[in-house]
Amino acid sequence: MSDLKIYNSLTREKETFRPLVPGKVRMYVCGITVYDFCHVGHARMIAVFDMVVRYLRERGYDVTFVRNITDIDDKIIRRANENGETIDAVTSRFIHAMNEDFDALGMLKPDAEPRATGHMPEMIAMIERLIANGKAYAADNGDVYYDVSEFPDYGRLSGKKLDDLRAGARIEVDEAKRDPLDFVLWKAAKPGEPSWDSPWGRGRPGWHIECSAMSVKCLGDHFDIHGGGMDLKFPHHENEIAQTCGALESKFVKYWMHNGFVNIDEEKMSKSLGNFFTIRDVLKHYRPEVLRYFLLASHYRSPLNYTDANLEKAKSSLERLYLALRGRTGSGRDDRFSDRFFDVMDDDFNTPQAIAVLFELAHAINSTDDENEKAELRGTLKRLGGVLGLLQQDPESWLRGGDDTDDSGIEKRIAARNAARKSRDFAAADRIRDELLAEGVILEDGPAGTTWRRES
RNA sequence: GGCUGAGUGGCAGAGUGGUCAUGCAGCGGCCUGCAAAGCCGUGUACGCCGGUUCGAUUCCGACCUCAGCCUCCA
Repeated sequence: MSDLKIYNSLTREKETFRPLVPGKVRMYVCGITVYDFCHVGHARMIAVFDMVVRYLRERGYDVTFVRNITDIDDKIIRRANENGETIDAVTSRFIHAMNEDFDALGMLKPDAEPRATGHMPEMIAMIERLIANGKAYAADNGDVYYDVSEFPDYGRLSGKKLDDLRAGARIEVDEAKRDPLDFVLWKAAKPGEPSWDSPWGRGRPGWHIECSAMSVKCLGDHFDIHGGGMDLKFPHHENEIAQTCGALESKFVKYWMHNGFVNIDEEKMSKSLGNFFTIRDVLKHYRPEVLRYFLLASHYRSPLNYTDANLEKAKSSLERLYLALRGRTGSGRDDRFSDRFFDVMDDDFNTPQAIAVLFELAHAINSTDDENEKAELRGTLKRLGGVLGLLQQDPESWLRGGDDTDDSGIEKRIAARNAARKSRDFAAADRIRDELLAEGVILEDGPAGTTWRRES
């Protein structure tokens, strides 16, 4: 087996993956701020790292997968105020919705799912250490800031220089910072906002310190992979590095991974732009596996344009794979395709090429007359698809649309049509077929009889 | 303005210094009572201009265009 190579955002190179502890992978992914329904952009991030975890496990690694929930934040507070709800009501409602959406998409559960509000002592302790190390200071207004000038590596991950950043920095009024680039670790409480006791008075944590504190708590101060969306690279991940390395003098993260965005009309999908589709909206029109296929059919670092036409194509493509999967399925020991699949996945998780291997398998299945070979190849197709979280449903039921409605009526009419065909009354036979087609049922006359499926 | 990254056939989307991505759609054929599915065949694709090279879509340089980040954001 070849080496697994991962593109490391920190070095901007593909590197041979060497976990810190052989055989074990500790991985942290920045999760969701729970103030609204998740959109397709979130789904991509979740799907990408779900795929990474599945693949690492398939490759034999013992993976500890942590994904946090940000449940205290300006936007949550604002949403609660808008709705006249408590913070807790907002967050628990959207955590519930998030779990429904991710479950529908078949996403793996993280091994730990820490919440910000559950880790105040850890965050406060980390801020205290930063102050003790001379990397942070309490300002007159009660906020605590990180002093970026005290961290020589600041900007390394995002490829930015402090001076360049200062040139583009916005000047804000009421600035208690020593340097405009200093970022907040602890925010002094404002009236009506939730707050926690701290050595600097009541307040709440800045966003960045959450992930530093929780990742270290769950995985230790030096772990293998840290993932998230491209937009988190700066400032969020840059700040995480500054905080964790500044507080603990640790190396923190070995491999940084960032997924590309979902765009709409070539523009980033985001809540602030208002051009987003929620996962639940999409699932009203497309089955979850179609969305997962769509998300994995591009490389995880490339941009992905969300359009109905592209979802339709995903649906047709997936249908071809399921059509090939109909019939007896063997153990799937075929190595020809398997080796290629793993080779391309080893190259920084090249899922588009991995999916191309799945289509080559489908073609091989359709091209052979040997039933045993077909069955073996189907087994391989299903097994490799499973590594991507695809093709695990029963092909017949997938092709029939999954919902078990009036199927007996369909079978009856197929029998009537076949009787008509036998007596060579093709007009009657075609009439029945047209009727069924009008209902979205497609018939196929094969050597083993007539099968049917629904237009997906 | 600074920093990332990207421009591939009708569409989507990989990849490569010199025969092949792959899928969807199209066209021709086979199969079929006719279809469907499938199979076979079919497309002078690599932003623009230079350079290196026997040969560049692939390497180098300039240019153009686009996106992201620089403010909360997956």
